[in-house]
Amino acid sequence: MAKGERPTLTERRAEELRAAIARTAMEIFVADGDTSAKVERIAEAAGVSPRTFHRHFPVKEDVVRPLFRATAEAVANALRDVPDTADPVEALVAAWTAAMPGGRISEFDRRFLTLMVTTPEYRLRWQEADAELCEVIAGYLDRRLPAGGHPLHRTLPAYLVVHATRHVFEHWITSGSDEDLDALLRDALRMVLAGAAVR
Amino acid sequence: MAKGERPTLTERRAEELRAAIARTAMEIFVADGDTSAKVERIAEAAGVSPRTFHRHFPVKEDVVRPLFRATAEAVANALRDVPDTADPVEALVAAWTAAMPGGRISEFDRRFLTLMVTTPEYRLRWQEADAELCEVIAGYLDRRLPAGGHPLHRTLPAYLVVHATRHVFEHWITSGSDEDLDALLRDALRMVLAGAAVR
DNA sequence: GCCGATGTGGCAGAAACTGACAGGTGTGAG
DNA sequence: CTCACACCTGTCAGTTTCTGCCACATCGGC
Repeated sequence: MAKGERPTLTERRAEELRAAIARTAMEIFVADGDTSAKVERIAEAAGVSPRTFHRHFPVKEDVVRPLFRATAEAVANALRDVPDTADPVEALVAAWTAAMPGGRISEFDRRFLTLMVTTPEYRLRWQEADAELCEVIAGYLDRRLPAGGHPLHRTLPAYLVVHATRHVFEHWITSGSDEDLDALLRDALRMVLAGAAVR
Repeated sequence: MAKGERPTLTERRAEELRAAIARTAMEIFVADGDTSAKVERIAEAAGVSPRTFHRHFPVKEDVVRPLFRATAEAVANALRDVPDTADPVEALVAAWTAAMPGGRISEFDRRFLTLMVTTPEYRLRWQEADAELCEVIAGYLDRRLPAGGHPLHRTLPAYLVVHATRHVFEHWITSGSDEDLDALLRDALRMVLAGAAVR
């Protein structure tokens, strides 16, 4: 196959396996209505041995990482294509909605995300994916912030943007998801970016 | 003993035991330079059986909760005594410094907190204590925010204040702690509260 | 077709937890 | 003061999560 690609063939295969196991776990979690399924069951449903499961996911809860990483990458990609002239708030909201298939969240996803929000160990994995997003957003905001100053002036706004988004999203998920998510996000992001000197 | 107190005698005793075990764990972690000590060792050092350890801390990492809960309560208490006329930024910074013994962080604490920041499972426990702080700060900000509006207008500023504080603090800890923490906090809080319509 | 590299499975075992039972301690009623 | 009761603790056995090790299969390059 192609030679110049960054990820090796083997690496990509491992990545696909991890994604498949993650999807299997997600389906089991949603079907059960909780996240208490044992490793043995998830591994068997995914067609691998428990030993292989733990080779790819040292800690059981790591199994959901590929899912969150995928959406974080989708947001990052959407943000990369935004022209510099766009309003930052609109750009960030658009990047978020672009990351959802069809611009909206399915009932299946809603159930899954509810489980993730209410289970601390899994919520942590979501936050870790958010942390990677922080760097991307920091890169985006760089073009719109006054240069120089303390390093925190660069990282803090990105950190706050990500956490404001997370807070709004968790509110939306746990409160029944019958509000206008985009409007809530716009509102929250405006608040954050008003405090930072984003132009 | 006194009768009208809220916590039962037994409950307070259990609380003290938990605090003692937590302190023991902290000392072991700092002495080792990592958090890999086994439950058996921590329990033995604290003079209890592993079974009792798990009775008070269902998950091993929960052992640090009493420590973070204590400082969160200290901040909450400091914030309760602040007059309504005080500048919110100064009040919050003062509450934070009041929570540290002597207004500054000891070398021992710095080493411990570094371990907590760099180990996701323990960092999560710290965040959980922060989450309780969110409610207290939301109560404080209530007096200074325009009434009414969406529930998020009440919870989001508090959430952002807590997370901005956490971001600054983690930067300060991991970057060597040789900067002026109060000044960094002031700067970050001003940014957050400027975005929210805090008066 | 062969060979080295790498991923996988099975097995044994360590470590983190849990349920059940027995023993000790203190508290309050009589 | 004594007894009964509630509660906490320790012991023990068992489950679940996770790891080291080795043998085997598979894949990619020669």
